[in-house]
Amino acid sequence: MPALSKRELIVSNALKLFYREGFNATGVERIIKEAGVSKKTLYNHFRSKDELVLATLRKRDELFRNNIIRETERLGSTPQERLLTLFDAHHQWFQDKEFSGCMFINASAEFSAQDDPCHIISAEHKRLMRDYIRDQAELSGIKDPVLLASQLNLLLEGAIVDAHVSGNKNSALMAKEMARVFVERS
Amino acid sequence: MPALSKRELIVSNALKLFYREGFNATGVERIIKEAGVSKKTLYNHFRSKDELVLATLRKRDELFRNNIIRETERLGSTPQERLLTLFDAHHQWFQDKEFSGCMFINASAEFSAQDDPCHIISAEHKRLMRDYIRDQAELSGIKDPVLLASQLNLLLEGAIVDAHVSGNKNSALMAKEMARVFVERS
DNA sequence: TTGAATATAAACCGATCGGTTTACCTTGTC
DNA sequence: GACAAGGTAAACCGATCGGTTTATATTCAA
Repeated sequence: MPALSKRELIVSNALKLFYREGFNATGVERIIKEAGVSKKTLYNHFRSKDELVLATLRKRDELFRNNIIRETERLGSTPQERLLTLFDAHHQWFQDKEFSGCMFINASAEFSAQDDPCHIISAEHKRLMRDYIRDQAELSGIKDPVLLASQLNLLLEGAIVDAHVSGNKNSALMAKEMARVFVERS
Repeated sequence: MPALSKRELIVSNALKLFYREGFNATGVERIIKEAGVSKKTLYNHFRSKDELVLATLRKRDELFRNNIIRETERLGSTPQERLLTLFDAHHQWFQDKEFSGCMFINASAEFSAQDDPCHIISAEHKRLMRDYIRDQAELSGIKDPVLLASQLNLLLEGAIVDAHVSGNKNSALMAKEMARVFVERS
């Protein structure tokens, strides 16, 4: 009945806080206060904070990929164009005043073990992003779509890190020009 | 008099734990236990945990740049070669079983605010790495050393993230081949 | 209208957090 | 032999951690 179910209310507030403040630095008390929900309700929906973190990362993956792909395809109408407008979409993201880097890179920093469920979800997100690039490369008739996808993905990762750590808000534009070199020779 | 002063003992153990487990996830109790010193001693040398974190990051910057530059220059004897052997040195780093990504990217994830002292030190570290590349590019007689340094740096960042998040331990080799394109056209 | 489901606020749990204090014990120097 | 510096272990501090319990209120369907 409610516009947002209690569960969605919890996840959306956890998303905001985990992204802004980090996972270990954000307590459940803070989340329920922000969401306007009782602790009992949180633990009715999630067995533990760990499980909430996982649900939050899954939600972020869904929202982020939807947004970035929508914007990429709005800016570029053909698969070839989209290989480059993907960088423009990232550029827009970097201009957001709430930008705090890639949530999955951040999660991998806090949950460093390769077999940590949070780390696994992060690797999965990166794989799905690479898959999108590969699909567009394939549609473009490029010889080795998997290679190009790996190359463009690496450029995107570099741009994200440069934008967040060094505050270089134009990193995506430089990465785009670098990407052009590899797209054109493919 | 001791081989390692108490201060060095604390910092070196904090370094290991912060890198492996994260900053917020590592308590001071754990650090003093591992270092075999009393809590009083830690707080004689550092005003707070925050200050210890900063000292640890400064130490990491010193150790990391020394190591990576030494290895880069061992593998390449000319500035031109070193623009590429820098990637080989990173490749070796990624093979280390203790590899947990870049400590400064990790720090920026946990201390996300651009004006956080830990974030500032991380940005400074990245600037110093870029400066090293620029110097080698300059010595190579390359037209725009600052541009090339930004490009190669972005490739390195991407390789680091790909190696850590996705577990792609060969990312530095692909980044090296990408770097070659930009070095050769410079 | 009754009962089950779901919500709430708040007390409570043991553990850990960063940090301080106390009291004692080495150590090297004058 | 005295003394200050710097070390130790451990008790202690208030706050917060993730998580449970209790007692009460609201909602909704049979």
